[in-house]
Amino acid sequence: MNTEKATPGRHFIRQIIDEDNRTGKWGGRVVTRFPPEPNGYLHIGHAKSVCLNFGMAREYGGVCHLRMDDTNPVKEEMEYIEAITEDVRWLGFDWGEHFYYASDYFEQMYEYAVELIKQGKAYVCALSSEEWKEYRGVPERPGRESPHRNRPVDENLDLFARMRAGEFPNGSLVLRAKMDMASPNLHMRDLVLYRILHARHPHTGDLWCIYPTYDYAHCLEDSIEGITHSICTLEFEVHRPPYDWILDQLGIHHPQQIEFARLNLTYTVMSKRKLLELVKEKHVQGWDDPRLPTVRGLRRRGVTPASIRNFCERVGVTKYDSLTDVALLEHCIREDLNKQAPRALAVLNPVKLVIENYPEDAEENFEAVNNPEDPSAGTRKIPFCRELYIDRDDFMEDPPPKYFRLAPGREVRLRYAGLVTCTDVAKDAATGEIREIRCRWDPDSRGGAAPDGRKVKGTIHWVSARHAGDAEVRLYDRLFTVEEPDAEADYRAHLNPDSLKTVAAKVEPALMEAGPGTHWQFERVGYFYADHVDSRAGSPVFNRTLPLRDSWAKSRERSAER
RNA sequence: UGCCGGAUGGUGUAAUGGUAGCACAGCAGACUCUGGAUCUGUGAGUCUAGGUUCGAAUCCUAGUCCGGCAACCA
Repeated sequence: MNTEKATPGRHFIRQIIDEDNRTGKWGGRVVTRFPPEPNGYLHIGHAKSVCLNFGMAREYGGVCHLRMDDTNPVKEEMEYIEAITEDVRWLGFDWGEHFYYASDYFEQMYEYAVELIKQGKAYVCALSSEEWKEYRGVPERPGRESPHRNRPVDENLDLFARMRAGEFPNGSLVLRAKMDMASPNLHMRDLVLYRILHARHPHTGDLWCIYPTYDYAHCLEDSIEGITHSICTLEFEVHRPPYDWILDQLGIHHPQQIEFARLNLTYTVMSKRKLLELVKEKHVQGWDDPRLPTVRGLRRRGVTPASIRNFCERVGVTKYDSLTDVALLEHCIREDLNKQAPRALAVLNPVKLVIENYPEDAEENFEAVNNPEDPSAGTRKIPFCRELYIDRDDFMEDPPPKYFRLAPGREVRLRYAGLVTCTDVAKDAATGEIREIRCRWDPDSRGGAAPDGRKVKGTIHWVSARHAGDAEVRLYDRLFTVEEPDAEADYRAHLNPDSLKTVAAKVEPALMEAGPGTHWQFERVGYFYADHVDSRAGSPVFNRTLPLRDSWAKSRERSAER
């Protein structure tokens, strides 16, 4: 367990900050921001960015702002603003009083635009978007100047004011920066600063009918907030020149934009479009479906914030567009849950086991350890009687070599209870299905110890038929059957048909009281989460977070391949 | 075909001119009242070709391959 707090890698962003601090570039200040557009739910890729931005601020004694980048009212909604805020907080980060809306700066941005016009650096253009496509041209050759490029300043000022006043319909005019029509970077070819959008904004309401574009707005948001390190993903690299250009023209505080590679994970998709399709087309049950890589999905799956943070630290930060094996995430989840989750006994696929030499009317309690990784978690009593349930997988009539569990004539340990030997098995005459397994137990092994020190390889879990509760258990598996669904012609053709199986389980009494939102390890089975949406007192619903590592199953798979 | 970025074991990352290291995954073993956890061991890598240098993953040159960019999205 030496993974925790291993020396954090000096990734390139840390190196930049170190260098800035050394030269005194920002006077030792570190101000970052996480600027989501409130048009969708956060996923684990966003979580990487959240961890990076808040993480750097925390590490260097700075601050990180949470800012809604709400410059496009037709796509953004209040619902998302609340969800994002909640998710960032759930991930374990605190922005203090630094919660902002880009839209709060609209007036200031407008004034800066007027200034650019006065400087002769911006003009009102009447070209339609189709016409502009023509003028802008292709990367290989310079574009042509807009016929409105040299409109007099006064006229620009007048038109821009009237755009704001609502005199023109959507799309009729835009405000453009006068940059460089010959630039090989298309984003430097007189990009649009403002467009007309007669739309109600979730935060500013009907105050505006012109809205700034990303390129214009983002650098100003960063500048106004005094951001020092503006961290974003690789695809914004080509937007850095306009970012720098605008701030240079205005001569205002100029943060440094730094790009890093976004997170990609195997066996899932991460794009907003695909996530939306999965939800809309009902391939999953909602944005918080435990099979989704959304923050809410992971939460409902039973993934802890700590394991997500640890994972984000361990994937590192580079400019290389990589595909991270989901096994690393799973490792981080198990590592955390192994330490935290109390153990319990639950039988997912029950079959009855009768102990012939245990009296019908008797019962007793055995003491079980709550968490072998954490002695302070204490112990609990689990009831035992003549009739139990065990898992069907733990019995085989004709077992293969190295099968340590129950079989005719074989002895196994019932976890915490004692040793039993299988004497007989009753089957359904018609189907051949096993109805009941009969055993005799060794009273000297009461509690589980082998009385004479004899070796009993197998230990299986069980619940008392008389005392067991019924619980719905949802067995989740990866959503896709291929490592890289994004690389497929139609990612939907590779959905895993078995990504969810629901079973009726028999569980020990302690689990019937499991509070919604609690994490458990069902011994020998996996980690489970008492669903905070569907679980009710007395009728718990458990979502499987992950199965336990299973070297037996693995060796079976291997021999099956041969 | 223009510009920008990138390339280290299967995967992710470190080494910033001086022994290519770590983690995940894999394999083998030890231990175990969870076939869990833990512990030990182990295979596997610098895109290619030149050059500079006592010495190159690192610097230079040329090439190869991969990603991004042509919304009035962010």
